[in-house]
Amino acid sequence: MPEKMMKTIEVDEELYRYIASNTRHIGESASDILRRLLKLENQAGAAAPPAAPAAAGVQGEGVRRMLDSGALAAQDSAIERFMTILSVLYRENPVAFAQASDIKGRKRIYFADSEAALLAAGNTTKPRAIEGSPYWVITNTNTGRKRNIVAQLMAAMGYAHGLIERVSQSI
Amino acid sequence: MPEKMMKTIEVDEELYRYIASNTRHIGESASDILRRLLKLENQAGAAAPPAAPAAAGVQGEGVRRMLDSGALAAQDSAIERFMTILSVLYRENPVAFAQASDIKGRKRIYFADSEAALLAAGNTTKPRAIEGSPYWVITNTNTGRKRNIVAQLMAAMGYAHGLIERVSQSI
DNA sequence: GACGGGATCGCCGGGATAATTA
DNA sequence: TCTAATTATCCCGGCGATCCCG
Repeated sequence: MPEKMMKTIEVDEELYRYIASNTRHIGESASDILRRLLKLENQAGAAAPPAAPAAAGVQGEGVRRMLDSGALAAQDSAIERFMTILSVLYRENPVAFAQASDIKGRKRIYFADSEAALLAAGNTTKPRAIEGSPYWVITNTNTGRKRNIVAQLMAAMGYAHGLIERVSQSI
Repeated sequence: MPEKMMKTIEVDEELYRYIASNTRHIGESASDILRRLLKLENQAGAAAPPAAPAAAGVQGEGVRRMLDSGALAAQDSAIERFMTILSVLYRENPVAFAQASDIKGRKRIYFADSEAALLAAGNTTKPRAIEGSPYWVITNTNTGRKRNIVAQLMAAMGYAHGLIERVSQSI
């Protein structure tokens, strides 16, 4: 099999050992291991040019179910819909969520693992805990910004544009 | 400072770009980024990863890496790209940078080792500190001038024309 | 810190363009 | 005066959080 184009990076010894210790099977490359640990879609072989539809299909299952179930429409405030969406997003992919949640505004940070952290980064941010997760979000925003935050988050988590659009518009 | 013991691993191009795109601050090493993404405790001394002092002849290595890593494309404003470039240029060759940094306009001076000096030489120059260096730059300029400043600086530092062109166009 | 939701409006950063100077 | 280079005002879009309303 022709080699994929590889790049060289340097990692410290401890990290190197950590990666090595996560080998699943003999011959697994550092790249493969990292992809698994980072939850990046294992873009199979060098072959398939079109983006992974399978991955996109899986990632989004829970979100689509939420949309279709009418659960969102049942909520009667933007905040509730916002919180529900975040909760579903977290549960669908905690690792991606964790990595994506460092989005922030000019002064405020939008997500944190404690109420205090959000309170400290702005005035009257009205933090709320995201159900079923260790995270908190800022809540003192207009609806436009709530849509925006969800859109940013989903984009960083790797969701398809169409789905992002549907979800943020449903707030 | 003695270098930490480093190991080299190979990652595929996409993963490489993914890692680069998760840079939090300029100069963050691949190791640091991976540790953060993998949620490994950051061991002490992660703060300042000094770039390898470019020996004569290799001038441009760090700059090329910046270009190829996609780190610039990840920034979303001309100012950020401008600041990143300056930071990399400084680290690649502090001495040459120091000598080259006396370029100036008709009234304003473009670089200085203090905010006050820049403020004193013009109105509303909006100085910013260049990360990882003792220098400050003027920031209240249009994009054309930012390109210009970088081009002048790089020329004075002795970079090849082709590279200067690539870098300034990438702002 | 205790009413909650969130629209409205004030502020700020980015940087194009108008103004100025050589 | 006309042009080219440089300055820095000022507009625009985005963000914050006060404050009004149900």
